[in-house]
Amino acid sequence: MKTKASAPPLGGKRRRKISAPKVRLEEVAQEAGVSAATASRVLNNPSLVTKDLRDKVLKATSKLGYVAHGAARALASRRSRVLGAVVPNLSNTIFSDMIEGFQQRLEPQGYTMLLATFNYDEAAECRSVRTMIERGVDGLVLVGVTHSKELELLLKSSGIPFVQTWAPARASGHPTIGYDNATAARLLVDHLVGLGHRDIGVVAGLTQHNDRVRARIAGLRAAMRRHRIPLPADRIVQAEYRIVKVREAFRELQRNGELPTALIANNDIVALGLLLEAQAQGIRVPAQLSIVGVGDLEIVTHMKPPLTTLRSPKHTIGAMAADYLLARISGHDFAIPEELPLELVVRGSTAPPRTTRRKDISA
Amino acid sequence: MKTKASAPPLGGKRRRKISAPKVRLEEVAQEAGVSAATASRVLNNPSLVTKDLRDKVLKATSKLGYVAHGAARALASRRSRVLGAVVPNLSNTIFSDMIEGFQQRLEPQGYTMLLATFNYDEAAECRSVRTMIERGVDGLVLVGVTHSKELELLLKSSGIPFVQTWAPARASGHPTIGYDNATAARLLVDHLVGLGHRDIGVVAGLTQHNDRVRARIAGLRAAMRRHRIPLPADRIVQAEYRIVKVREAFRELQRNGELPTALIANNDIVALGLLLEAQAQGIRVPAQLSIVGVGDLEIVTHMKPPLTTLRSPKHTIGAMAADYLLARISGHDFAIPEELPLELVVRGSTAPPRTTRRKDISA
DNA sequence: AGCCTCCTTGAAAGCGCTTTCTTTTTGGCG
DNA sequence: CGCCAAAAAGAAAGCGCTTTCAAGGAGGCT
Repeated sequence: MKTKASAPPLGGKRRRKISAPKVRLEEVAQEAGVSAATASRVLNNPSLVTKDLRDKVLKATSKLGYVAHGAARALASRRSRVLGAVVPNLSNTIFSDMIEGFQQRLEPQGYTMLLATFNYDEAAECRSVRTMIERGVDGLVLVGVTHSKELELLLKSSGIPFVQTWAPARASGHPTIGYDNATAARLLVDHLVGLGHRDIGVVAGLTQHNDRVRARIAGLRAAMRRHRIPLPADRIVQAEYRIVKVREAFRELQRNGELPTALIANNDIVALGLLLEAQAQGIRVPAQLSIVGVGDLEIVTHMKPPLTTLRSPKHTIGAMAADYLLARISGHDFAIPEELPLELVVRGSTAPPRTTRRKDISA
Repeated sequence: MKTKASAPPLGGKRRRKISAPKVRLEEVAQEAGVSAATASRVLNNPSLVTKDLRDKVLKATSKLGYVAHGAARALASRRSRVLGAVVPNLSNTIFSDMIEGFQQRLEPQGYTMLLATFNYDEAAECRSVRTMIERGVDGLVLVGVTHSKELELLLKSSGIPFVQTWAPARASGHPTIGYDNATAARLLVDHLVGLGHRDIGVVAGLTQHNDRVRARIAGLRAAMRRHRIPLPADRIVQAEYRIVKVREAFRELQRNGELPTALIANNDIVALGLLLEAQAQGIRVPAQLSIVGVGDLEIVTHMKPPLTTLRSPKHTIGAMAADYLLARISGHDFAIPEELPLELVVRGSTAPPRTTRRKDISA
């Protein structure tokens, strides 16, 4: 179990200060023949310094390979140039895509991202936010609009700018970026009902600690009501976002009575699971069963049949959250759209229900 | 270009200094009736303080809702309690899983993760690392063992502890955590050859800027050579990790001559694409074509047929990288295993080749 | 010309902590 | 009991930068 014993003679423990001689701003200033104040200005607010000195400082900077000391800088300037993101996980592509969008906006501005995942554990989420605040993030992006009391307190008392995501602006008194799950639900239901479906089932995610799933179910209920179609409780089942679990949910639905003619999945992974289970049972999609998902994962376009799905602005949500935060920090205004656009992509997994052998099939 | 004009009345633009009154350590100390030094010790090295005072300080801390100021702390102590991770992207689950593993080890230690993605753009990678160093990360995890000259210089001159991933320890003079792509290749080839395949094709990732893919191809070559089976250049095609691209690659392979009896995919997404394209063309898997992937994504177990794949320690690589860095920072020893274990999971996508109508079919 | 204002630059005061370095306490023993 | 070492607490010196604040210069006006 030894490692890098590299040490010379005796029982040398561990030492690590051999690191290259750090260059401080003052040395750069000296090299350039100016004061530290001027050097600092060149780095942070170049317009305050004449081109002449500016060039000298810049040259000295690169000559000495100067790398600013973030902590000192943050301490003195009261901003860290770091933004935090706290999401449930990264396995679900809605979050990893969003995070990529977020990060991509940060990089060109010289900002960096602190990231934490909390696996839908409120306490962990709170701890993460707390740590980020300690680290002095200049802003924070969170998922959802409902948080634990403790977290809200933390946020309020720290006064740190933050933005919520995955809900429409109106869903919260605080800036929020996302789409409306009621809209999503309406799009899906209208499509299915338009096709002639009257018996629709829902395979949702776990509602616990997840306001998006709850909002979606509520939206689905409302949309169905508008069409005067019942959505009995036994037509709604919950499933973790794992194929095995989804397949179980499918069977649960079957146990609850005859299978609906159409199934609305909480997202494409769920939809995929449903499709796979249906096919395993020899149920033909869409002939006997229509399936819709949300997310438009690349793979669903390649399934047989390709899945009808709702394309959601995953990447945009992250990018816009970054833009908002960056604007807010620098004191600019930023208008958050009431809700981000959603696009229904109709493909092969939806069709009129099999029992529909009447005129409306012509529609 | 005005700022903080602090005046409330008119055209209220944006103002943000309403934030709660920040509590400093000194105030906590005062509240507890001790010196700031003692308060600091309670927070960082409690054993140096008598239980009596310790309790007082702790009580004051929570009473005042004290939150440490990370930058000040980092400046004074020369450690930030932040670790950086720089990966190509998060869409590929090997990286998002790894990052989750990394982060999960950090959290309980009070460490936080700075994350950046660079989309296989060396310059961007270098910039990210640089920013992280500026931010004062205590350690860094990188992907792969080959880096641009500039990045290597940066790493060396900053003297910051870092660990590489996705390659066996021996692949670099620097600590590296991962498995050996040669081993992976051998496992895959042995399985296929054992089944009787002699004509094997490879659908690799883009080799450009990706030493893992290159190592895998080299490993595949070596493994085939050991079995004295040729692997001509036209049996190897590259594809981006997107189903459409993979399907194109499949067709490219067909254009290069008759399809091999078995295909080795660089990962499960690629394998999935191959399976999908084969099925679209009516080619039966595994009867006419065997397919193997790497990664063991959840979905591949649910395909028809379920894919044979190589399970790779995605999560472990991240977790171990964190453990290593944490150990290194605190001066402990940490033995990095020469290579992490790989497990071949044989499922339904591999079978003896169709042409094998001889005794060896009994094997 | 003289005075005043605006623009540059430098000097120096911290930012909020940690960590020597001291001083004070405690306690073990002769 | 008293002495000395060790433990505990405090004082104060920074950590490396940014940012007032003040000073010096260059113009602009009367």
